[in-house]
Amino acid sequence: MSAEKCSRQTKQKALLLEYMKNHRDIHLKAEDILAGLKQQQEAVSKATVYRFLKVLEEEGQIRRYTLSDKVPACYQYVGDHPECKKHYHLMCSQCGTIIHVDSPALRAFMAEIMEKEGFAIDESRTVFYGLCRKCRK
Amino acid sequence: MSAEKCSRQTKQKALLLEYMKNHRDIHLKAEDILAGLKQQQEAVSKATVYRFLKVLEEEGQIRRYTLSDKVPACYQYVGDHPECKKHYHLMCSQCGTIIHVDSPALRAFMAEIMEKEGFAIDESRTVFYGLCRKCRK
DNA sequence: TTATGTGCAAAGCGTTTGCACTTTA
DNA sequence: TAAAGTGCAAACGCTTTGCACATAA
Repeated sequence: MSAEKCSRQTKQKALLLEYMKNHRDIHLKAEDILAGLKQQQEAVSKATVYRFLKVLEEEGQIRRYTLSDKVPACYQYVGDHPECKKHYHLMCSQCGTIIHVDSPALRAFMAEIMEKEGFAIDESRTVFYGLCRKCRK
Repeated sequence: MSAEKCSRQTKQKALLLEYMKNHRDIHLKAEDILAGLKQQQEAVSKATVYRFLKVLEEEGQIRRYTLSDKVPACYQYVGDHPECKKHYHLMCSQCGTIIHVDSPALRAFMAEIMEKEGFAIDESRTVFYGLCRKCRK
């Protein structure tokens, strides 16, 4: 089920996408999504959730965050917030808080990398991991 | 085997530490270390490698990088001067190539973020995703 | 001697996949 | 009806762990 072949409308896809949109303010683990759908009597199987999540990620409708390899990935709907893609994200490895940032220094770095390495950074996918003020104390 | 209880000298620990020091210029996956030691007729078991690597990481002698949860972590010896080895990673979303970078602009951004947001960026975990020169064509 | 370290194999755990069944178009 | 999607359970791959044996101090 690659993105371009994901052409048929199904109940499961609609339910999952709606669930993601309804929770766009938080990051959800696959487990949370499974449980959430089940709780509203609209269970979707684990395999389908992972498969469609992957498609949505490839399409850019949701973003997948990896806090660490010790912990499950989490997902967030960003489809209707294109402006989010113009910012970088700081994510606290400990509490999961997400902070949106941008700065001239970062733009300069992007330009520098493009010139030196020919590498085009995708800011919609890049996340700075670290510890937020609260968790550093 | 926590750091403070790792008190006895063993052949295995010496071999592993020496191996890490001898390859301090590259990122090694656990698998590489296992294979490397085995090849020089000094095999150390997988369990021991993972256990001692964890101790060394806690002690700050080596750094553990988790570039993605899809791919094994990699390790690098940084000795007593971990600051000297800091760098960021560019990873091509398409071919997986990893490029190491650092720049004053990025350092400036880090300092700015620390001041403004109180956020301490962990560069060993931060990866810039995008497309490398080759894949952009 | 005895607490600590090692090796082996099995277990963990999030995620993916094979396959038969169901559904969309 | 036939191509695409789903659900289930089993497989995956990296890493960790239980346990019996080995070894440093």
